Amino acid sequence: MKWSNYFIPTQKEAPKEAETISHKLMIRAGLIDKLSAGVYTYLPLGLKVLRKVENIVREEMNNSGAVELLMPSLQPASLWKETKRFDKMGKDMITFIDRHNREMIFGPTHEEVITDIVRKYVKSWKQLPIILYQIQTKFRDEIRPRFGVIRAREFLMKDAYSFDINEKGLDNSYNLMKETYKKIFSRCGLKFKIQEADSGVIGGKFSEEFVAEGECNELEVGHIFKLGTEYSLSMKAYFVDKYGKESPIYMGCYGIGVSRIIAAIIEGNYDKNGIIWPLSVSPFEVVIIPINMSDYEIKNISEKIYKDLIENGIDVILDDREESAGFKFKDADLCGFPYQVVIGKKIKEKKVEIKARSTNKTEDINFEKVTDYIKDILREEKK
RNA sequence: CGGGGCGUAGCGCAGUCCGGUUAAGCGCGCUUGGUUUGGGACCAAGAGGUCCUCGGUUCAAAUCCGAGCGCCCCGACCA
Repeated sequence: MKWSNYFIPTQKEAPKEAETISHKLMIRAGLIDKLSAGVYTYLPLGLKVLRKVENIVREEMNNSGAVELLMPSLQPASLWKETKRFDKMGKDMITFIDRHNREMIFGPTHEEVITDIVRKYVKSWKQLPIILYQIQTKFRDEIRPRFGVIRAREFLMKDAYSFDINEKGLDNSYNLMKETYKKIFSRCGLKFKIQEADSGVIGGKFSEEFVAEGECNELEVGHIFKLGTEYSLSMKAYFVDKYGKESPIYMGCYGIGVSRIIAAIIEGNYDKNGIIWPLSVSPFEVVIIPINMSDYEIKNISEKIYKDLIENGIDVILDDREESAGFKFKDADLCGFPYQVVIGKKIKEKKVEIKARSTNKTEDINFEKVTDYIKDILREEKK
């Protein structure tokens, strides 16, 4: 990607409404734009990070044996009345009356919908256990949206639901998800702790939350629940066991705030100059900075290195703007790309400089060896 | 929903207390031309405003009064 063709509206100053570091940096680095309280656009760079996080979540969920599906955001209120949660959720739900005078809601979570699916199609112990999940936008009319995307009214969530024949099976599914979550958060470069939590309006017997470490006390990046038979009883989701007896399905549910992960990563990975992305979720792995675009040699070699890196499958952005060197350095640091390839005067000695964002260490290397060098360090880091 | 703060150019702000010629200002950003290019360059010229909205007071309102809307922070609440 060439910077001049892309869309990264960086800002020197953050709007005053942003107070937490992740919120400020997400706006300054051109990741998000606020439309309304708790409602954000993901700008191209932000979307790229979101997709990378999403894919890590998807990969690890799939590895665990969970199966992806996609449920609707629009749901009939009637479903929520079956479980008595329509009143329990109350004003946290965004509701409306459709033209046929039916009460509808924008899904804040999907226990009701998934249980409806399972009660329709799962009839026998032979179909269990199963874990179904989706990555989808949730809507919650938060009492008080805050801290940018950390508490938003519309946000991307991965929600998974497990179905088992008994409590022991539920424990297995629960522990499987717990281990999967550890892998996901580690791959995202997050430091976290797991603590027992209140189950709140989701209900169930037992829950634990994954809390990311950072300056901002954000209420958590993941939460796992043992629901038991609460929903299966109220919604009549039964299966027939091997003795021919009908029993309620044991359920668990497991949420990850995908968009919240991004803020959590930033809270734990930044310095005075901006974001320091872990390689696994960085919007680009490498940024190429030609110091002077009107110098033909610098320009040509930058283009050459750029093409070379692309051909080798490296996610690279070329800062081909007619801006001063300092300006480009500031933007590169702010946006937090892990590696900067700086092409300047040293090109006369066939050398370019490679800087690691996280350590600030630089190394001069022959411009023809850049691709191999980058490939080596990326491979090393991805281990 | 209780408490606090804010709303003036894309962003950050001054001006509001004490109404009037500071007849709407500054920094950054933006446009054009030129010179630059290793840490948010310099010179010159320029563009950009329903001063949140509506109503009231007044000879006169960004400024005073009333209502509303929006945004942020603390709390309660929550995944």
